[in-house]
Amino acid sequence: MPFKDVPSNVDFPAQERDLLQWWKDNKSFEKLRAIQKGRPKWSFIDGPITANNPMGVHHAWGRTYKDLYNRYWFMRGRELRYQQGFDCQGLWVEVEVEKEMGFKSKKDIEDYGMAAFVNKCKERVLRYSGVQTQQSVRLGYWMDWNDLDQLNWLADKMIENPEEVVTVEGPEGPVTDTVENIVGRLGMPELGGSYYTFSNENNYMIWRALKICHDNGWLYRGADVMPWCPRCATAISQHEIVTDGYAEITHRSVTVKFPLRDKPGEALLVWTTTPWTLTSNVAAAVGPDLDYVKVKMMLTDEIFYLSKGTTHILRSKYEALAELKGKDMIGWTYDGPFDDLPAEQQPGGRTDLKELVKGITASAKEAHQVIAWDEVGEEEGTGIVHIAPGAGAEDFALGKEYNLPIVAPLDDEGFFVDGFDWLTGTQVGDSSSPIFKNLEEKGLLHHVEEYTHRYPTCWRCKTELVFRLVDEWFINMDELRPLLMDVTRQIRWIPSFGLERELDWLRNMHDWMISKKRYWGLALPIWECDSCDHWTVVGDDGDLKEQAVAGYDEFAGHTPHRPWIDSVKLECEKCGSHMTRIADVGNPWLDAGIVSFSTLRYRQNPEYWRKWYPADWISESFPGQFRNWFYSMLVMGAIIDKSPSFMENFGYATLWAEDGRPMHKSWGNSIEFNEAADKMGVDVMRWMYCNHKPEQNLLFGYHRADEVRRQFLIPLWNVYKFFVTYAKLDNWTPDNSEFTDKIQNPKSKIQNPLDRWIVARLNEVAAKVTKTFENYDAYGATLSIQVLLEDLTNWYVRRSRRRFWRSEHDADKEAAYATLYHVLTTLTKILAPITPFVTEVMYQNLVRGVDENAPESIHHCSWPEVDETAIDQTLLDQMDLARRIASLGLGARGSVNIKVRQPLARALAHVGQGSSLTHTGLPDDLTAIVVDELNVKSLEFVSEAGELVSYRLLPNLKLLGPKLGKLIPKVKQALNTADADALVAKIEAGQTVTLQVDGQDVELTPEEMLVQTEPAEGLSVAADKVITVGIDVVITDELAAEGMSRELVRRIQNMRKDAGFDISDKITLYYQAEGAVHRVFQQWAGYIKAETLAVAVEHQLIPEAAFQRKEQVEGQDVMLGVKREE
RNA sequence: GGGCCUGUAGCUCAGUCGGUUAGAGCAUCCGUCUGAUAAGCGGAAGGUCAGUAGUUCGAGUCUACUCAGGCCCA
Repeated sequence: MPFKDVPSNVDFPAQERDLLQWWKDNKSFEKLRAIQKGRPKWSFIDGPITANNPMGVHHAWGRTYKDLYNRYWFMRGRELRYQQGFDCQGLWVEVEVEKEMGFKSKKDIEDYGMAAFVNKCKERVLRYSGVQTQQSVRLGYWMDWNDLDQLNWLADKMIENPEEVVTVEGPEGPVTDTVENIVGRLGMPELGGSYYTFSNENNYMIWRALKICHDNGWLYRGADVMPWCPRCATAISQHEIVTDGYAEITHRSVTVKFPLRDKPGEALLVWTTTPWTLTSNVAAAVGPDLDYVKVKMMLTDEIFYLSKGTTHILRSKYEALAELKGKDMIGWTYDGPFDDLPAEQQPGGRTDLKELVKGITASAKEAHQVIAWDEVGEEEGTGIVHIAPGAGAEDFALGKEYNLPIVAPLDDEGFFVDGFDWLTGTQVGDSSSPIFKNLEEKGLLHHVEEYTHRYPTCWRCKTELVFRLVDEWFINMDELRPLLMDVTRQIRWIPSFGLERELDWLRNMHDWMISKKRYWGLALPIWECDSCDHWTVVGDDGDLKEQAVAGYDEFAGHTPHRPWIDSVKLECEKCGSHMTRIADVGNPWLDAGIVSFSTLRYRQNPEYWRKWYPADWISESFPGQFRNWFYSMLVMGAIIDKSPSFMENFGYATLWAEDGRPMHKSWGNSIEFNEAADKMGVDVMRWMYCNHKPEQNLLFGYHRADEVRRQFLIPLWNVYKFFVTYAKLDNWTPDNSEFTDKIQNPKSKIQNPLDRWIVARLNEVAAKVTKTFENYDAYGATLSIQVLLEDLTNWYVRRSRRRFWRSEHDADKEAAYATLYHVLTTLTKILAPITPFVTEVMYQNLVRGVDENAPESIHHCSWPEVDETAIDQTLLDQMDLARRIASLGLGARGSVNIKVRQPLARALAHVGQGSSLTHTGLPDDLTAIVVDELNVKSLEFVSEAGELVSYRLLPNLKLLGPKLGKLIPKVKQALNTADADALVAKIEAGQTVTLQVDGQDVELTPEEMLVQTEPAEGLSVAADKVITVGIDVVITDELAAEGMSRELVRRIQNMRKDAGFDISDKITLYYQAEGAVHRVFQQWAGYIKAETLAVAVEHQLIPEAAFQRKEQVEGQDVMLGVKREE
């Protein structure tokens, strides 16, 4: 079977789309899974991708790595799981559904109905998991993907009638259940496909983990002042706020007077950016060692206290009366700005969390005093900080320390609660102006000014956060911390600084707040007693059924989500009353962290779990993930198994636009995945992702894509096309009598040095790529493959072209075909994990198309085995030398502007000492290549290069440095001034040299000196560090004639082409010219005829039937004609 | 304030164990080849290796500090 024609202009994206269809039709992926059954495992766990929006090009970066190493380890003979997953639960989905539905608050959700809302959330996840599935498939990510139509069908049904009983096809047969339950079982063995973190198993497995926490006493309910989003009406955890949650915002800040109770006419000056917190003031804090001043305002006679470094805020003339330390002020009492409000007058303060103020009898008003706080500084404000333990995180901690009452002013949607008189019912965002007005009326306002600062906002809806006292559920991290750090050290982090980053996070992390007062998410399995303060944790679905005393029937048949789960009641073991589930849902990183247990069937199939746990390798973009997914994976592994849940972690940086900025739709530098795939093609994208240091930010864009296409994809395609074009002409096919998909070295048949060289290079690179892939260094792989490709196109094929052109079949031509075929088929296999599409096209034509016994897809092949014996280091060095001489020679020609077509007499080369090439020399066959490349009659190596160049001597520092030390500079100078020719003569003779340095004799062996050469007059010379090449630039008449013959051949070849002749057509050649041109036609007739396939050369008037053209050669007019022989 | 990363040509990046003249690609300019041809090749120009100090015979490379950018944590 011959090869198929290769088009020269390929629409790569279209070709990729055709291949996707072909893979699908041929069930290529399913066949791959069958091939790998029973092999040793390589366990990869894919982190869940949030199924909430289409996938971006940054996701495609990570997915390229994942697919690459999956393919690589398959080729290396491993068994893989091929399950990826979707992150499904949490506020991010809720927010998008709210937007879609036009909801503004939690009340809108409750009016709509929680069950309907939760089903909408499920629908959205199913919908977008479909979109991302389609996109991932387009990227070439081979995974056990769900059927797209089925996902959309389930999404529709989820809204139409989730309780409808349906039957779907699973890998082990049909499965019948309600739509809701089918959705809840997605990713389970009986259904296959991607895992979904909303699955029943994922949720119940978290229950199990939380039960373990509870059994160990790590789970607790805590009160704290947390960042809170009044729109979402929920606390925002530390994980969520640190990166995504800050914005530059301008607020009106206020400086307020706190009149001192024992010092009439004197007041503290206090500054805040959050005026609403003044309503809940309890204390004022000063830095005990900070310097303060007592000042008298000249205009008003008012007396203020503030820190010495902040007096610039006073704005009018003042007189300093005294200086004092902060500690001198401690214990002073003052009148708060809102002591008239009932909340400030209640004993213990105003909070629903009564247990927090147990034993505190003072009201806020009674408690007002100056306290010490080391953190008080002078960078902003007045050096006196107002403390509201109900409205600030640090304030709360200080309040605890000083046993202060707590005034918590806001409800969950940010409205002032009862007890705030005229403010009650006001939204916090609308409270500044009335507060300023009130302060003004009371004479307490000093001044208001605009202040811009980084202020936390909600990472989903951008609403400004407030700090609110809440009770939430936490996992205590103190006991787990040492175990987590130990586990972290057992993991190989790539890049290695990942270890330090993770440890840094572990050292600094707070207790993990896992609760959220929302609707869509993990139902926290915590039930609390309706009458007493007892609470308990349910360990999974079995426990639930066993312990339920009421409401289970309402729940049965539903997934463990709100609202259905909320109807289940337990019995309190303390007092016998009913227990009700807390309303909170879980932190979504619990969902993501549990997957090394839930997806590996920890509960149902411990054998299976033990086989695949821990993951050999995981990978995500590292900004963020050290505190998110990596962290939650570590925590779950530590809680459940006290072990690392993954052994190697490969992290990569952030994707930015080509202009070096983050991608933003509004900046116009954003590129969507689908658009990129359509325009640049995913092989190009994948190469671009891999050809990059992963720990550095990747600049992604069309210019880079064009570069990749030009530098990599098109050259690869051109070599492939070149091979197929000639193989077809010659009817050449590979000998596949004993097909194996392993590397086949045709070296026994090979004599030609070019063939031996490219095979050596191929094996060298294959060895390197094997190693770099093992180390997850795709970048290193692309670097060496790129060089191999350049070697192949710019040297091997270029130098071998005439071997393929020859009309006769001989052993050398056969060797050329066998070699190039071997290189191409092996190279495609090495490349297949990176660029799975173009390599499949090449494989189908080159291998599968001519051999039915070959694996059906390149992605079913084994990884090429390297033949170390083929890596002939001497030959590699020699070819390196030959290429450098050729390159320098071309440079030398170029510097005197003599075109390569003009033959010259000779090239002279000298190789300096001290290089690995010094003793290499060139065998005749390589010399012949250089001679041809340079178009010279001979290449001579000169050892006595004195006439070609002058010498310069340098000390060999590597040897002499340790021996001579500080003497080196003087030795250098001595060598410089010595008679170089004489010293070189001694060195060449292998004799030691004695130098007078600093009044003493220094003996130097030949090895201890380096001889360098500098170009001399008379020749065109080019040199690099070790090689000097001189070209004899004299053009004799004879050489000029030969040059002209080549010029004529070139013109005639162009005419053949323009006339539309076939490469193999024979012609009659006509010319009209006299003088030099005529003489050349006569003298070089044989050469010209051979090159142009002319059967005759006629010096005559050109017949009309011939294709003819007037040319200018060396200033002379020439009429040329070519006529095809029939 | 602490931790981690980065800083090399106009741009994007290499640079091995510290070694003599710091390399690629893109862009620019000059030249050139051509039956892989909407491609290819050669050359030139372009550098205070962020800065300062140190270690060393010798520093882009090692150390300390400073500056700038990024990420993370207070």
